[in-house]
This record gives sequence, structure tokens and C-alpha cells, in this order.
Amino acid sequence: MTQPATPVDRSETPFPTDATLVEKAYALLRQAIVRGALLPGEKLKIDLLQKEYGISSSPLREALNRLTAENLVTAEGNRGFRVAPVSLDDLDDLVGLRIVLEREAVEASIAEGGDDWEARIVAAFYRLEREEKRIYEEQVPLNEEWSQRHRDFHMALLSGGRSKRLANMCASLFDQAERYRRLSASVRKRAHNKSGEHKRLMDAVLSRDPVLAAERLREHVQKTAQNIANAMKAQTQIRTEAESAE
Amino acid sequence: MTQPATPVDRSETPFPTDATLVEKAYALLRQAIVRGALLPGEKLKIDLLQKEYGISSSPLREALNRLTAENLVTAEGNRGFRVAPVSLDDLDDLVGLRIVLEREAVEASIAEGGDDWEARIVAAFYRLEREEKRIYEEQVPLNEEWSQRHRDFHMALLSGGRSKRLANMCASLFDQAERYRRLSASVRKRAHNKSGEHKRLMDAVLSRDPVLAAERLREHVQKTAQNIANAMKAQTQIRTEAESAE
DNA sequence: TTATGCATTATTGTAGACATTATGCATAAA
DNA sequence: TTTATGCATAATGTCTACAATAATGCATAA
Repeated sequence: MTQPATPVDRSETPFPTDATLVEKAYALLRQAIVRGALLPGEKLKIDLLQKEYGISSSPLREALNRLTAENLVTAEGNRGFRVAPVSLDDLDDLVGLRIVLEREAVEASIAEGGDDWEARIVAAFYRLEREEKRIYEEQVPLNEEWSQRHRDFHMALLSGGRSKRLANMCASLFDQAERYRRLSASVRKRAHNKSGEHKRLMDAVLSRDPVLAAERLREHVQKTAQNIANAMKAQTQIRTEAESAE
Repeated sequence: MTQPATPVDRSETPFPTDATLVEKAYALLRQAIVRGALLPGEKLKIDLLQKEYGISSSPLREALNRLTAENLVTAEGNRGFRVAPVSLDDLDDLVGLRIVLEREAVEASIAEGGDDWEARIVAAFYRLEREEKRIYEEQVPLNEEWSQRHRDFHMALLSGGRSKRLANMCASLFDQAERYRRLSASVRKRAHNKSGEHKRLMDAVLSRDPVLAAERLREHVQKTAQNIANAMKAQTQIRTEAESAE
């Protein structure tokens, strides 16, 4: 039996139920790494993961091999797998590429995107705002729901172009950056006022001014990265002080 | 025992001897696909590959999973692995991204590269020219040696920047394009006079004029892609005619 | 011609044995 | 002390056989 032909909204159903175990393991591990449940540098021992997820070694190893190509896992011959380490240099590298590729993607979207693309943006923004309002009014901390809405909004902005590769790369880089955001977010739990920034971003994109849109996107990405970098430096500072106090 | 600390020149020694079987399988399969020994769409049956390479299923499957992330292999759940298909649309996509990323890489190289970078370019060009001269004088057809020199030259041009991710992506996209080149090259076996083009490219880069360098790089990549596209169209034409003549 | 059911085949997943390599620790040498 | 060396132990990678599941092709019925 094949998967039903109904279009799957990946933002709603996290994963189809009839996926192979490799795909499930891939999705689970990826999520755990991006969300920071598995920490940078952490050893990924097959037998432990096996018990944790109830999946045997072969599909796990295959999933881990896929993740190495996405810079989320490192594999060193005969020394097993690890969660990819993080560093300020790597963040820099990541953000630099993100800016280049997201500029390209938003420019292509503005040039090629139709009404459906614009509608996707408006819808995604609406849902993101709703969630942020809920968080503000109910004094809820940032949550998975917001992260998903946030991701959807950003991807919607870039989804108007034809290039599949570009879209995939942007998504991958976004998630890699998301991992950094989460790791550094242990400090500041509540949302900055990102809502205004996202509104400005959307307006620029919907006005179809490629220069303005690219510029605001760059600002947004760079500002976020700066916050993350500062948090990382602060953490390193704290860690260093704690160590030297011993 | 760890690998000796001597720097490995990947262009000389295709692969270290103490690599794991996953790495060997990965390298072998990748090569076979890029060189066109395994054709687009071809089924990759594990048991056949097992006999072919003398490597058991586990490392083979792991290697294939890595290759899926590079767009060289497709994996469809419960339907096994295939060599990634090719199409004019995909070529377009590929080349579009290549131009964006190689421009970025060459600009970064010009801004950040030092004498060592320039020396790498000159050396790579010298070796490429030597090989082309040999091919011309001895009436040898294009060969693996030339392909390697050609790759080395292009990568040298882009190797001056700090971004590791960018370099890796450029290399991956170059090889994906190389696969297209080889597949379409079955027609025209002898080298075009690329030598002059490469010289002009090198001169622009070494003059450290980022605009000129990016423009010549774009021209070069696009012209190559156009030749490939034309060859693909001709092949499709021929295939279509053959089919309708039945 | 178009469905349906069934047998066949291919793929995926599991388990456990085995070989190889890394690692930590005790001991010996500088 | 510090730095090597050798060995026991653990971790990793690989292989094999087999079980479970899904896809596929074909004969038959509608």
C-alpha cells in the first residue's frame, strides 16, 4: 500500500506514519539536535540510541550518515558519531552563507512568485502573530509552536522561486542557525519584540522591492546572529570564570 | 594507530588506505556516478553492488545515504536507491546556484586570499596546461587526469576564503555539474579550446578585480552549461526520433 | 479493457558474532 | 616528575543470516 495522495502539510503532521525507520530515526535525531536535547560534541553511542528510540543499529547508522552531510553530526572513522560542535567561527560561516542564499532566494521569489506565494506569506505571518500574541497574553514562554510558525514564516518568504536546491539549502541553514538560537536561548527565555521586525520584513517583500527586501532580511539575520554570538560569548565567559575559580 | 600526520593531497592519493569501508564505498560510488559509469535513474541494487565492490550491505547502505544528501542518489522508501536522474531543469537549477556560490567564493578569495592562494592558482593552472598540451600533442582524448587538473584549478580559484561550508558546497556543485558534463561528453570527445578561457579567468582573479573575476567566472560556467544543455537536447532529439521510427 | 487477489520478489529491519581500532592504565624509562 | 611502552578493556565497524514488510507482476474475474 502506498501513501495516500492527500497533500501532506509538514508543518502540521510532523511525519507520516508509514515512513521507514531510517526516515523516522533521521527526523527524531535531527529534531533532538536542532532543539538542543542532544548537546554539541555529545557522543552518539549507537547502543544507547538503540535503547532510547527502540530502533536497531542499521537504520540509526544510516540516519546518522545522512545527518553528517547537513553539518549536524560529525563522523570520525573508528571513533563513532558526535553531535556537531558549535563555535563562533562556525556561526559566522553559517550566517554568511545564509545571507547570501536567502538574498538570492528572496530576490528569485519576488521575481517569480505569484499570488499563491504572497498568500502563503500572509497566512504564515498571521499564524506567527497569533502565536506571539498568545505567548504575550498568557505569559507563556517561547515554545515549539512558535518555533514552527517562525520557521514557516521565513520559509514562506523564500518559497516563491523555482530552485528546489536553493530552497532546501536555505531550510537546512535555517535549522542549523535555529540550533544555535536554541542553545543560546537558555539564558533569555522570553521573546524579544521580533514581531515588528517580521512585519517590516514581510512588507518589504510584499512591496516586491528586491533591494529593500534583501537588505531587511540581511539586517534581521545578522541581528539575530549578533544576539546569539553575544549570548555565546557570555556563556563562554561564565564557563571560563567558573573554571578559573576552581 | 592513527593516520600519519603528513598532509594528504587529495588530488594525488585518491583515498587513504586506512579509511573505513563506509568511506571507501562512498568514494567509489561517488566516483562511479560522477564519471557516468552508473547512469542516471539506474537502480542501485545492494546485492549487486556487494558483489561488484566486495563490500557488505551495511557500509554500502550508509554510503548511499550520504550520497542522497548530495543529490547524487535518490532514496525512495521501500523502493531502494537509484542514481539521481538528470534533466534540463535540474541542470538549470544547479548552474544557477553554482554561479551564485562561486561568485561569492571568488570575491571572498580576492578579498582574503594571500600569496599562498595565488601560488595555488598558478600551480594548478600550470598543471592543467601541461595536461592539455599533452592531450593535444599526443592526440590523447580527454581523460581522468585532465578532469582532476580541471577540478583542482577551479577549486584553487575559490580556495582563498575562510568559509569551509562555501568551499564544500562549491566542490559538491562542481562535481554535480561534472557529472552532467561527462554524460553529455559522450558525443564530443576532444577538448574545446578551454585553455584560453581558463587563462583569462586566472588573469582576472589574480588581478584581484572582483567584478571582472565574477563576470568571467559566470561566463565560463554559463557557457559550459550551455554546451551541456545543447548536447542533452541533441541526445533527447535523437532518442525521440529513434523511438518514433519504431 | 479494467479491477482484484495472490504469489513472487525486493527492500528494510533485527540480532548476534567477529575483527579491528581506540583508550585508559599500569609499569618502565628518561 | 615527565614521557614512553605495552597490555587489557571497551568501542566501533563489519559481516551474515534471517524475519517482517512492502512493492510488483501476473493470472483470473468482472
